[in-house]
Amino acid sequence: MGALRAEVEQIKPEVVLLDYGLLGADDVVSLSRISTQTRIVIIGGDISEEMEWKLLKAGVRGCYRNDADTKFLKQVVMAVRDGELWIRRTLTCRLIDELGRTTAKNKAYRVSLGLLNKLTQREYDIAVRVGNGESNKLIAKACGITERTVKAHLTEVFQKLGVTDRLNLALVLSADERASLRKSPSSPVIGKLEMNRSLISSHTSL
Amino acid sequence: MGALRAEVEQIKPEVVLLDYGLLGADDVVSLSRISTQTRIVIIGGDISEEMEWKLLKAGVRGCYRNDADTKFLKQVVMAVRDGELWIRRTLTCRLIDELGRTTAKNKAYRVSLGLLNKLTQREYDIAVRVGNGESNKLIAKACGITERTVKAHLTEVFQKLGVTDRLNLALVLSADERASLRKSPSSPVIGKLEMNRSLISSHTSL
DNA sequence: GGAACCAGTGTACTTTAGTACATGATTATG
DNA sequence: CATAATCATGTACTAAAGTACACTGGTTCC
Repeated sequence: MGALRAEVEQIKPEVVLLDYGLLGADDVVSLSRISTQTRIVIIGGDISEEMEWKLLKAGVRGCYRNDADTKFLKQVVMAVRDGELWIRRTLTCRLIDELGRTTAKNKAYRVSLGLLNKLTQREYDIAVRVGNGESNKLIAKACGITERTVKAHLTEVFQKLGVTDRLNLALVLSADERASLRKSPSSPVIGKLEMNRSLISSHTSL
Repeated sequence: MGALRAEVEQIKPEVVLLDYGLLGADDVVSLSRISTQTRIVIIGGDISEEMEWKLLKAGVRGCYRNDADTKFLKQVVMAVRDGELWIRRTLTCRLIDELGRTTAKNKAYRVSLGLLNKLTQREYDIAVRVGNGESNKLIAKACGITERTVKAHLTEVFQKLGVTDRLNLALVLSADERASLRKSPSSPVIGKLEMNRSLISSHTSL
């Protein structure tokens, strides 16, 4: 791995292909320290989703499993060279999740509207924070309101969602999140949309 | 925006196109609350990189700048529908950067998962019940011990797992559940050429 | 036979959480 | 204009949750 890094630094290739089988566990972490100008693609047949996620986090730009098919491999390499990512589909969802989570600096999970549409905006904000494990005091400070007000909102939230305390609220939120994780993203049935202010069209109109 | 949300919730389209010009500043945040089953594509000519980044963080799956060219727009919509992202190239780098930044934090909670094994049998039982939303009194009754003892065990658990209260304990446990959930349903098969890969494209490549 | 660990309990105390009842301001909607 | 909804806050109170310090009894292991 050290030799590889030295070589990469000297040649500065646009893309480097690494065989997953020849990769040690510790090497994964080291990947991120390879030159930022070089994109890394891992090839190998048996990369698990978890491993691919780890690799992605370590700075790998693509994972290609069918190492026999050089035809597509070329396509992958060129895509990665052009700044794109080549990852398994399920990781795209994770990427977005992770991004949304770091956005609000709390773990602002994307929760499906189903259970929570009864909440007002304020109630929702506070509920999410509770779901993140924040205390009333902290929430109050973060929202610029009194702890008393936080409690007031929470009492409403408990009522609306049918729970007795903040822990069970958190469980509802995380259950909801899990539910949306399980959903397969491709249902072929699409409804027809009418024109509506900011809503322009769905792709059925194309 | 409220009307849009209501409509989206009812129809559950796979993809929704929103005109950037008709989007208010506050709406950006609200986007994340739209159903997770619906992918959002923003179209409009003058979306800045910063704004596109914000939109992405808010859950938008694609931004398309040339709103006149419906030919490529269709391509974009279909790509997003299939689970891909359509963002400008520079954002791909940001995505990777952001991901690397959060790695350390994730490692922290993985570590805490490893510490789960440090719990004694009794501590583990009680921790699980807490993660289930039960109160100390209930747990005490269920285990045939005093509420005081439950508290004693919990204090130990908090110490060992590095959390401050029962809610954060519950979060650690649910994180564990989620981790094992993600592993099982491995890669839904989609198409021939796709091979379960998701290409995150940059729209400058067209 | 201690040392180390686990389980259980007691008293006492501090801090959060949550509820009840009430008030005021703002905004939207019919 | 009136009514409703949302947001905010106050006082007061009850009930949990959590910590501190101390103590007993049972394994297990060197």
